[in-house]
Amino acid sequence: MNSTKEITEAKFLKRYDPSRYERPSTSIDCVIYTILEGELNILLVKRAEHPFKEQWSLVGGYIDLKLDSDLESAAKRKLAEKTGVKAPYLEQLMTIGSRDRDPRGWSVTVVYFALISADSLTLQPGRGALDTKWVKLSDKKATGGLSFDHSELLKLSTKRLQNKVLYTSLPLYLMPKEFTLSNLQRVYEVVLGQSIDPKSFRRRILGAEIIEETGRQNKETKRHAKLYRRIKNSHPHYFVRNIEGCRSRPLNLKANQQFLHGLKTVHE
Amino acid sequence: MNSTKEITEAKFLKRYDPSRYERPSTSIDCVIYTILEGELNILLVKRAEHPFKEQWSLVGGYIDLKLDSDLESAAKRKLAEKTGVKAPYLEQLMTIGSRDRDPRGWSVTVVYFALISADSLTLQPGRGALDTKWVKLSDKKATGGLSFDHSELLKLSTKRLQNKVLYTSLPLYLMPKEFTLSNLQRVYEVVLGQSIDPKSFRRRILGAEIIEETGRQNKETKRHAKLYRRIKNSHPHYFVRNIEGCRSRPLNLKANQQFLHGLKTVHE
DNA sequence: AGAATAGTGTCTGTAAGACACTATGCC
DNA sequence: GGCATAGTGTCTTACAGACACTATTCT
Repeated sequence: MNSTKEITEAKFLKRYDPSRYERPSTSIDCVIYTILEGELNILLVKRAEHPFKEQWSLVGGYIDLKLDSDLESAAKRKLAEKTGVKAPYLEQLMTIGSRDRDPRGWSVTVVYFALISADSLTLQPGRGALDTKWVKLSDKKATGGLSFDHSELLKLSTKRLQNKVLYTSLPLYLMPKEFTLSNLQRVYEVVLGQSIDPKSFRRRILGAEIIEETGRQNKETKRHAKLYRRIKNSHPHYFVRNIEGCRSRPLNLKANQQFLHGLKTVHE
Repeated sequence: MNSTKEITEAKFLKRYDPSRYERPSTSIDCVIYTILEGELNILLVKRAEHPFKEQWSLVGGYIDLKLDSDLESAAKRKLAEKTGVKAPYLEQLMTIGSRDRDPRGWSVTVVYFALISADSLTLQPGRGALDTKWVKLSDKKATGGLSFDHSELLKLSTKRLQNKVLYTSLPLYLMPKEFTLSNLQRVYEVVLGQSIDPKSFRRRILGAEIIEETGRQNKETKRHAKLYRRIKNSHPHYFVRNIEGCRSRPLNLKANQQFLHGLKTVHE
């Protein structure tokens, strides 16, 4: 096929020089969602180094060829470094790569999205970052001017999340250990930005066998509500139809605000 | 933050040395599907070089930092080099990366899947490959022992395709320019490996406004059937419900074989 | 009592599955 | 006529939306 002398694969590998061809840089970015104060929030870090020094960006960074054995463990490492959380819901979203998304040259980033419950959080200052903060998705000023193409990644990620929530039980991963059906419904509504008929919602969730009663009640509201938990080790559930959405009912923002207190006080 | 003197971003970039940190290699792989002889086929190439020299693998290779401006154009380039086709359906599937998937070291591959119609094909011998062939997915011997982790990627890709076909119009991209509803139904059935009730199928497809009559007929079958074409520039259609599948009817493999002739003879 | 929240009864609407049926064209 | 294939009529089923209703607990 070509003019070099025939060699064995073992010899080829021994002589292989990885620096001979130019490679793009390859990094991981995580869009980490949680519910705070009844709204969907994401985690940002302030960059300690150039480029985009001191600007806010998604949680991420280079793969460490020594530390990370595969992409997912690299993502988990980034996540753990910033949130101190072990095993939330983590899904690979997409991979973006181009010549100009990073001023340092051709760059590829594998984007993950993570869902974690606010009650399991411990923020850590972490390496390579000056600071870490949660921002509401509705805060356009905070989510707008991120470094690299992160504002765009965030938008795509959120659209994907919203779409997936129409036919899955993903919001369960945003919930604390115990929650009421109304709590869960509000999280669905917050993520989707639309209200859902409570009867339909209950039918859907209770029919799927993805949560179970704890036997306890949330006594924070007027009428006490049953507390549920996610069934252990359950995979996300895929419903056969989409939520089509209430044609009438407006979103009740006040109820979502209240949810803050619900979340904070349910488990002491 | 650290001990180096404060510098501007411009200075930082000027001094930036991309070879300072070790990077994983980053490549593209494409799972290219088409319908041949009434079955789902994928394109394989025989590797010309080490590693896995002379073994079969998916279409793929390294990103060319000079030629490719982004990931998708890299995928399109690979595709065009092997099939001679311009603009089929191309979707990013997932990205796999680990320390040991390539004997040369830490390696990342971005996997795309492509759907093309058999009538638009022109196979090209192409660079870096000794040979190119279509193999049936049912041919376990051919799809089983691919180089790297390609057999596994193929399985994942096919599962994803099958799942997506349950709620989309993707099989349209496997069809020739003109086709009958029965042809289309057979392609759905071949991809899914299950039969579909013809009445439901027609309701579904005709209700979605994704195809239009050409005014012509396929005269190859006993009773002539209307020929349709995909509506121009149409995006894939997302149905609100999944195909749940016929509980009774078995898959008619004979009809699928016949489809070969249908496809070959419809347009001369 | 009255407000607020949890939770239900039951009707309608939509799209899929079942399956027997009719229609057309070749031999 | 007989077969094969295209295409339909119409009943059932599953599950979402609409919306008025009841239930519980606090003040």
